[in-house]
Amino acid sequence: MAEKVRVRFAPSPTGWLHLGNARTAIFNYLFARHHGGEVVLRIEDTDRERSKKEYEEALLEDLRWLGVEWDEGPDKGGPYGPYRQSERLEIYRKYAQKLLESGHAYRCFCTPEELEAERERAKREGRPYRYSGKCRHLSPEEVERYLKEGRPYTIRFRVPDGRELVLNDLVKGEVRFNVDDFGDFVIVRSDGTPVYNFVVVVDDALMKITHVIRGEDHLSNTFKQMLIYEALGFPMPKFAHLPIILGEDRSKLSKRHGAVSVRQYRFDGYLPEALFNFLTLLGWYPKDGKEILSKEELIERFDITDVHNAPAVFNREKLYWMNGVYIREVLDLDDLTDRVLEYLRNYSEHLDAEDRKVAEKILDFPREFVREVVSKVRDSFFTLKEFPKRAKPFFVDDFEPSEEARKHLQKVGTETARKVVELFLEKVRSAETFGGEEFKKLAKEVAKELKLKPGVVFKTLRVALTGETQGVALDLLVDLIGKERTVGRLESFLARLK
RNA sequence: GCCCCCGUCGUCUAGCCCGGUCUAGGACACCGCCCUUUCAAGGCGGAGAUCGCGGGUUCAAAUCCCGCCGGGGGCGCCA
Repeated sequence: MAEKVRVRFAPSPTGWLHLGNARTAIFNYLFARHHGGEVVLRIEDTDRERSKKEYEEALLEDLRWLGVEWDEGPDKGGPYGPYRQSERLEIYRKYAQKLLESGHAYRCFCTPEELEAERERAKREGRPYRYSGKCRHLSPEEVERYLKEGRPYTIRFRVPDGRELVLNDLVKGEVRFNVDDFGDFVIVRSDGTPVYNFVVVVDDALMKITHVIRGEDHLSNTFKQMLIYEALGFPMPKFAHLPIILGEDRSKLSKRHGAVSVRQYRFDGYLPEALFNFLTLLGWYPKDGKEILSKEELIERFDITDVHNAPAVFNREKLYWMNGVYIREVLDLDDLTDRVLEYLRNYSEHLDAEDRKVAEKILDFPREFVREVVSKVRDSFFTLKEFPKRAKPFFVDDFEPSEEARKHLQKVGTETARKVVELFLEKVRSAETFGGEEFKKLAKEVAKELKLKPGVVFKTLRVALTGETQGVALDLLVDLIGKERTVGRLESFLARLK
């Protein structure tokens, strides 16, 4: 690979960044960086019907959030711009003209109705549809006349007969295809806008793309593009077609399968590093089997020829687990704290009403305190979204006991519960210092004096202190909230018992 | 319908190119035990794959060859 590697990621701004596209972007990025190459971001907005400006913004934002970087693009420019296809129309027009002049393409005056009829006939006769090539042999005079009449026309590429093309795909290997299997295809629409198969070639060639890495759904189309490369005399890039991502039912991952956009995972409290890492493992695997890898480690290990060629099913469970690994093991405490705070500040609308209230409380506390809480509970939440639930006891002093908590009280008996809490409260009050260690000691004393099992005492205190029957270790909790708040909670518990 | 791609535990996959070291390895999920004031995390262990099926080549096949089946994708004036 003597020349500098240049890859591109070319999304259409028709919606939020899809997981499949995100993975394609990641693989492009990893490949380029591994080879010290460059990444180009190009917006494919030639479909004016569906393309929306706000989606383009969203796309860039999602990509940045994920951690995919690019060197040239609509936002930062570069030597081969513009990077938005809608701004390159003049260029395409020029190359279409070139193709027309060299005879590789011709004008087609067939109306949509005529084409529809052709399609119908093919279907009826049970043969695959292919454009008949009706306009292929129009005489220059006829063309002239139609043009004068102002008839709308498309420009079609003249597909040579009987050519077998061989593609050496970096992941699929050798793929052969006979171009007779498709008819002369449209490269410029009747409204003058160019079509995908044509513009990708022009753009990739002009932008000096050396490796085209994209989804497998483009495999068949690659042969059309190879024809255009030839006709225009452009050097052929290398191709790599990634297997697509499937949903649990083994059909192409789509909205039916639930959350499929990067944005949605962000709202759900996922970390970009975890998503990035996870997506990387869909169709590729590091040789040493190490699954939790930083971007740098990924760049170092990534090899496009090792990409698996069977489609992969998106396993949400494993992503969830991996996000947990990043929360409890990968990020350092300060970083994690900032992420939690940032999520609570900006995405609380995605929390349920109860958690939102907790979130507001949390934001009232000093960062230092939140940081301490995070360090105590990071082992028990898997997404940022779950933080309020796990951390609630540290922040909320007035709470309603849960169903389970009430049941526990019933089981132990109100009187016993009262005794436990009263005795404990008394001991806390008279204690000179009170923290996690003292908590354990005093609770055990209570158990001994009341002849109760330690488990019963702890659970009762948990109910009194948090209104729940499970959660963080109580010594960690009281250690942080301190004597005053502990006493306060016990008092209101007693008051509530009456 | 035609063309193309694919097929190892439920899922992600290692191994396949260079047949034996594979009684097929790892991870998620699952089950059990341990730790423990509970949940979670963690530690240890377990179950789970006749390598899609059938034939062939070979002393030997997940690995090579052929056929079949199954799944997916593409066949547009979408990208």
